[in-house]
Amino acid sequence: MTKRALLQDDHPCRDCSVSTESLCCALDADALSDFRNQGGTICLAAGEPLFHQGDLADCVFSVTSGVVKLNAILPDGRRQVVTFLFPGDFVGLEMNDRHEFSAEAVSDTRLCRFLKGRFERFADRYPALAAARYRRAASELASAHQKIVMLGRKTAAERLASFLTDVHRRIGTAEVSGAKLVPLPMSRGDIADYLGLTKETVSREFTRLRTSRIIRPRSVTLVEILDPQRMRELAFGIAA
Amino acid sequence: MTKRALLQDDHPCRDCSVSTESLCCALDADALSDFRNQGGTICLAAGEPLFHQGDLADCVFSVTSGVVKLNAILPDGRRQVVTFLFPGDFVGLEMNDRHEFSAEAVSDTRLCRFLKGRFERFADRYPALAAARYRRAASELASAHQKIVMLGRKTAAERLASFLTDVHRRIGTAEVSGAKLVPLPMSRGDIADYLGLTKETVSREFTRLRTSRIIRPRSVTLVEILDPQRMRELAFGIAA
DNA sequence: CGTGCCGTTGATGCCTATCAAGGACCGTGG
DNA sequence: CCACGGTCCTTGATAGGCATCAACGGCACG
Repeated sequence: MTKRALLQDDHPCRDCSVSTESLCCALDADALSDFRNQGGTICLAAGEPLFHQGDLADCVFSVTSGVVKLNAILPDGRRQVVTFLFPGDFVGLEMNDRHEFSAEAVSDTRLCRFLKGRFERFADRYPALAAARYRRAASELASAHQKIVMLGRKTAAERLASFLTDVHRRIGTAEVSGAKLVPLPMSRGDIADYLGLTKETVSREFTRLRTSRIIRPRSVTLVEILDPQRMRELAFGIAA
Repeated sequence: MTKRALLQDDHPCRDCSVSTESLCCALDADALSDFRNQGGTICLAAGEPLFHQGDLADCVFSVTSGVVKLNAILPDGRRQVVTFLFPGDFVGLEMNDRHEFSAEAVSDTRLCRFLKGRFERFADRYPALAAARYRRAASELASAHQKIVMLGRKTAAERLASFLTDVHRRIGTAEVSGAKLVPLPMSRGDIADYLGLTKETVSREFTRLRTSRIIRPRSVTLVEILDPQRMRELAFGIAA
């Protein structure tokens, strides 16, 4: 029996499918009940914005289903997807008063909203929550560092391989049949802006991976990894 | 009278020039005294390594003077400088058991060492320390996100301008005369590996900034910013 | 069945890497 | 004090990877 089962029947966290991996798991049932009651649930259709660059950052969000992207836009329109956020990830952990980037739903998305001030008071009260928050920030920092290496020194092919490997780790499935499947809810343009490339280059590298028999696209939004070995070699930059 | 003055005469934190900006400032004199007594001071000459990729990460370090770089090396030798660490910065805040990257002194450097386990027990005991640690991680995450934008979407000239702006913010001086000076303790090669470029390209962009009258190099390791306005426009990607 | 968006493929060009050589600086040793 | 060697920086010539521009194809939707 999980601690969530101790919550009141109508408590929204009761059915949260990610709470075992999220910050919330740091709280016991009483605290969680108290913590969450003031929040709210947000549903976004694919493409809808969560907030914009410069908006007041007075809320923190937990992704419970779907995918969110964090966008940076340069004055002349160049776009960089700073990160994709998957179920269990938090949005808005930064300490700035205003958001540095805009956030937008990639696919239909549900989020849990927390008032930031309230969140911080809870972190002060429950050291376990503060500790979990720190672990998450440290983990995101480690991911960001890996991405810096990718953007600074990897080729287009290596970047795409790294991306597919990462997405597989986050939301991929290794079916009983053994097929490693990677869902790709985001568009080629989004992938390009995430990898620092153009959508044309991403498309070309997809076909290369396909003709090299490393992946097999089941559809535009779902690819199977045929050769995990070579995929890993590409992703880590082991010259072929 | 600062709280450091309350320390015993021989306490190593007493003369620490960065403690007002570092994590240590979250502790009162008694706690600081206790906290630090078990540590140690490390002195590295320029070029000396602090630790290597894969080493056991059982220590945390605070840079008190000098500059440290965090290096990623790909299997075929490609190098990426993930970040430069300046006085007040912490090294090793990540939560992995082993270091993802190697760390090396750029210039002669002094660091304060803390045993990681002990550091974490202190964070548990002193919420103010945990909070400061979180703020620092969040701030480094924000920097990493900015760097992702730089590496993903900015041109060579824009990257160098961003770099000079950042370094100026961290260790630059605006003299009474008004001259904005940026010390550059790291080599051109280090700058190149930080910006995802080659040393040749970095060198060329330096001369462009010089011939455009945006900077004036006083020496290889010290440049003056002549035109902060155009420097900012370049750094932020406002097309010229 | 048309329309529009997205993805793919092709032709060309630009930005930066690579290869190569010369110059500045610095410490060493004669 | 200066010659010397090494390292780092700068500059030049060429090449390559990815961007850009353009057209086509597939799929969803009205």
